Amino acid sequence: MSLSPSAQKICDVAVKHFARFGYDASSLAAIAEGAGMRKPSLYAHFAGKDALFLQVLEIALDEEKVVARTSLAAQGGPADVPGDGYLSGLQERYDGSPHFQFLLRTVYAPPVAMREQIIDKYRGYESELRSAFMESLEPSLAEDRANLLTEAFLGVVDSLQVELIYNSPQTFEVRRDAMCRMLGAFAAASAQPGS
Amino acid sequence: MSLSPSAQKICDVAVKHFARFGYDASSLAAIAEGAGMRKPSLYAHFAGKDALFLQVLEIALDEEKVVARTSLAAQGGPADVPGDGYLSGLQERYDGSPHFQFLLRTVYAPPVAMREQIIDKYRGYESELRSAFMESLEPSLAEDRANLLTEAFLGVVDSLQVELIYNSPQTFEVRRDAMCRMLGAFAAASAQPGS
Amino acid sequence: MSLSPSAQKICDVAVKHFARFGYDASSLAAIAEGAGMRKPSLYAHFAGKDALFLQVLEIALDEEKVVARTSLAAQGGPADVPGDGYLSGLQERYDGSPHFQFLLRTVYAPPVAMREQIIDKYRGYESELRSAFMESLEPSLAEDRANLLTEAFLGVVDSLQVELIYNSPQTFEVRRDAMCRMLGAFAAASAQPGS
Amino acid sequence: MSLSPSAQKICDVAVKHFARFGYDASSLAAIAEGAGMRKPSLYAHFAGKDALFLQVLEIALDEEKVVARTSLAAQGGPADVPGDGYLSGLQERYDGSPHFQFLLRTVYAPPVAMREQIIDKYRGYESELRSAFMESLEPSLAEDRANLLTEAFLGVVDSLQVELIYNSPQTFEVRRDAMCRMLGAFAAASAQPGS
DNA sequence: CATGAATGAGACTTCATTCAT
DNA sequence: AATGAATGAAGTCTCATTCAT
Repeated sequence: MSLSPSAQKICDVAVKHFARFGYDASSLAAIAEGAGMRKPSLYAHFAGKDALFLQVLEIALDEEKVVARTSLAAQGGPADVPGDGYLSGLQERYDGSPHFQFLLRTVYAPPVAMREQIIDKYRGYESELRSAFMESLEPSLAEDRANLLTEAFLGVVDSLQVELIYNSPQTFEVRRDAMCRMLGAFAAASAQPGS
Repeated sequence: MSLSPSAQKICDVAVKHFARFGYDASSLAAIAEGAGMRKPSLYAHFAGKDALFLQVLEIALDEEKVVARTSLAAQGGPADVPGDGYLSGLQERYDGSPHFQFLLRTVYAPPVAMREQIIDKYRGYESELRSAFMESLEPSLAEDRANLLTEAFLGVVDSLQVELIYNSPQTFEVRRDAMCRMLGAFAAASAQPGS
Repeated sequence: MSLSPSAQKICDVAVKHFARFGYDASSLAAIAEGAGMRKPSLYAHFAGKDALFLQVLEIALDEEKVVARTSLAAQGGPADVPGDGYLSGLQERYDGSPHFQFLLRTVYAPPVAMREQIIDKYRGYESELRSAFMESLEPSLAEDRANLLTEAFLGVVDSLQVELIYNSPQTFEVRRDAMCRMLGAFAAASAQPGS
Repeated sequence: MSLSPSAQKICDVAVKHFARFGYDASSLAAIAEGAGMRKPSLYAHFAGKDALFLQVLEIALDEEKVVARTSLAAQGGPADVPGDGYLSGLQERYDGSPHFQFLLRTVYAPPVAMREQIIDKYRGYESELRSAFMESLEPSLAEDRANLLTEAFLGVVDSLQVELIYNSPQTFEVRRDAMCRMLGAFAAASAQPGS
């Protein structure tokens, strides 16, 4: 379950390469060099490039699940915008976490041979995100309302994650503001019984 | 400006390869074969892999701009959800257009050497989408309201485009429904003077 | 015998390429471009790369023969150093004549497939140089003395030509001075009957 | 500093190819085959074609420096012709040493991208040759005389080296004889105080 | 656990050349 | 006389992978 120090080091380097260049344009030679060893030494720790990639994916997903749960549970009082804690931290998280960058690139452009595998794993993460969000909602909310709101929230998340990739922090902030207002309004309306 | 038949054929094949495998995993040999010629013949039409890629990008962006303008202008009567014509056609469009698939993959995971170039070009497209949407809004809408609504609309677009990539049509429909409802509600609220 | 204007232009460009890059590293595409046409157009004027090369060689040799004859015949009065007119003009000639540069490179490093052919042709030039020099000598000089002096002169020529290739004009001048002094002394000694 | 057996083998094969065909017409495939391995294996030993070439150049220069020093120091008694030991061995050396052949071809027709680098290195060799020659001269010789004689000697060397490339051993012998006589006479005259 | 050496496969690209137009 | 298109051959180089040490 737990990785040796060398394997850890390799993963740390690999995640950055995969995040920046993608699977195909990342070379094991470069990763090995970054990890302070030669190419063949990688094979003492991983069965091959695919295995390394999947290992990194596992790590990134685990980390992201924790982050999602934590940020969504952190809401103390009643927030105007549900999930705001998560949404507001996205930019900072993206900038600081190669794992998150890796995850986004990997989901949006998976290496074709592992596509199904990757998307399946990502669905697990999304499902985690979904439950964490639902648990943060008022229990009084009707189920169909809650489902709809959750779906909208996940859409907002996707929208902002994409924004992270190809826009500047300033542009992101504008977009985030708009999306959060819309989501907040939607949540408020959902809370009212008659609508 | 206009391409020779051979160059056209090459682009047609290339866009599918780039859309499916990405830049790095697409091989000129495979593209040449698909176009019914040998590898070196490509160089009679394009300076290299990069030039071919950028040409394909240009074509895809041009096509997409037309689609965006057309779908957004098509609204006859007053729609409950602004931009609904565009949003509702997304799945069908994605399934039928390699150019659209190519565009999304390219923006979300650009080859690192052309990243800036690609994103710049994409911004031109987004800006086109933005104006087309704004022109479809009621002229009576206050400017700041219109801006906010537009920003939200673009977010919804991003959100749904991402969904196209890694989810099934069924799941997409659920998400689209949720996002459209939320957007519709936001638009309705924006139309009311006091809020 | 005489070349069409286009063929002339091609040769003019080709000689510079061959002189600078050598046969193998010169590309017909580059030569064609320099001549203001496309690659296949060259074949309307020359059977192929080899034929073009040999044509250029012919031109260069013809030109060089004239130069040799002229410089060696130009001696008005009795010079201290035989052939001095030729030797003193070498640097200037080298700098100004792509044909001369081409000739030296071609003789010292001929493309292996045409080696014999090239060297044979060059021998013709050397023989021309030889007779021109001998004719410039005092007729009173004994034949064996004249032969020896001529051989030495040709050696000096080779020595200075090499110097042109890999040394600066300053260094060349030093070398030329030394060689000319030596040759002059040798000539003076040869003129004395008893030695 | 010292090369592995495989790297040695590669250099041994490469020097012959480079000497015979020149840099551009030598193919790594042929060199690899000659060394008993496949093309990509070369890259385990050299960074690329250029690096291999420069390594071979280094080896050739080292070897040649030793030869020069040795032949020039070998003179026991007072020779009529200074440096005669070196000059007389040239033909034999040329025939037997691919490194020497390589060196001459490389200096006379360097690949244009490495021209400066190559010529610089060659100057180091020439300078070695120069000092070795000067040390072999009578210490009583005046400095300016010694310098002049040395310059003439280097010229003679150049002249004979060129002869090696494009002439037969018979022709070489004639040329060598003439040059040595001239040099010998020049040396004798230099030794006399009044001149 | 690490690596030097080797390799089959395949990448992009350039080349000289041909041919129909 | 010129050229756009096409191509077989070959170029250098990178890749992920294996194996003996």
